[in-house]
Amino acid sequence: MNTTSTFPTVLRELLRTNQSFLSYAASHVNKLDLTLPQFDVIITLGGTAGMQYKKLGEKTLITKGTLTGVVSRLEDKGLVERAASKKDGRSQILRLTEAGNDLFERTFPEHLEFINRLFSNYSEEEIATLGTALLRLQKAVSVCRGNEIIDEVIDE
Amino acid sequence: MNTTSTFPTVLRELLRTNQSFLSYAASHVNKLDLTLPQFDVIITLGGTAGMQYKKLGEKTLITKGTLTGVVSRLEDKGLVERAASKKDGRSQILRLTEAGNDLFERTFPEHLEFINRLFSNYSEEEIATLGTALLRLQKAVSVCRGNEIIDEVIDE
DNA sequence: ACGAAATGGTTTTAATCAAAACTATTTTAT
DNA sequence: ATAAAATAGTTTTGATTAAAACCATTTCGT
Repeated sequence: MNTTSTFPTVLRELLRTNQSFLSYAASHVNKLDLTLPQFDVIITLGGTAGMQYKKLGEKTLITKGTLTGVVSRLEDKGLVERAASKKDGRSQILRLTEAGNDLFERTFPEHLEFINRLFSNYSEEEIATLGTALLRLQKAVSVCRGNEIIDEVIDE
Repeated sequence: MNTTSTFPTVLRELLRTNQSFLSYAASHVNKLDLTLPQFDVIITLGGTAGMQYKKLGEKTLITKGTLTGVVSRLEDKGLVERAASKKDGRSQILRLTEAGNDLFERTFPEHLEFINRLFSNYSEEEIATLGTALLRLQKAVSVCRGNEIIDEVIDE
């Protein structure tokens, strides 16, 4: 890797690809009068009897501070409801309302179809290559982050 | 591709990888008391005599509505300045101030080093594979978007 | 048994995102 | 020459991002 080159182009492509894909996915979800994070919550809760807030945060990649607001707006739309957990006074269970479940069952298959069109000309191997390459980079980030934290501790 | 599977896992990995990488990059840029979009503007302007606002938007992937605010905050920090274009009354030229240029020259090489650590164990081929896979998906999105726009026109 | 530490979720904060509407200017069509 | 269309950048809007601080509750250590 030539350390004097400009910003690594492959990372620029990662950002472009991410933005491009999100824009494509949003163009479908906007028709449901939902945002991508809102729809992500719905499809994560869909097909379940409910889920703890913490688990929902883990599955959707929405940080907990942000998730409170996303869930509130879905409550306002009558699509999601909260219930206190019986086991842990701090905890809450989230689940789709009847309207939320109807929307999920009606729209999720077509959304899946919409997303899967992207791969209509891909072989299984090509999809696997992309996935593997992405996981590889995630791992590289984890390794570098771990090293950075150690560097900070040593500097104290 | 099994159309009844859950959200395509490879796309979930794209989102995770993007988020993970941005978080890693931000951890370095935050030390400069800048945000990633602000730093992106600085490194895009760095090494140039100035750039038109429109061009800056194209190179940084920040939409023009958002770019106004990002640039304003950099002006407030004394790192960027604007000048009216002599050729086009609508247009503006943006450039780094002396302080902005100093910051760029001081920090860009170390940021590049910080980012390039991610690839310290990659071969050229592995980097190329990732880049190619990402470009392939971008193209797939473009193709699907083009088809969607055509679908909308026909529906009118 | 009790205090300390950790955890689950909320609130606060500053910044960003992205699209639509707007204003001023330039370019295009007639 | 003039009106219509397009463009460059700003403003507005509602939502999200992400981190830090906070409060209430649970878990851990002594």
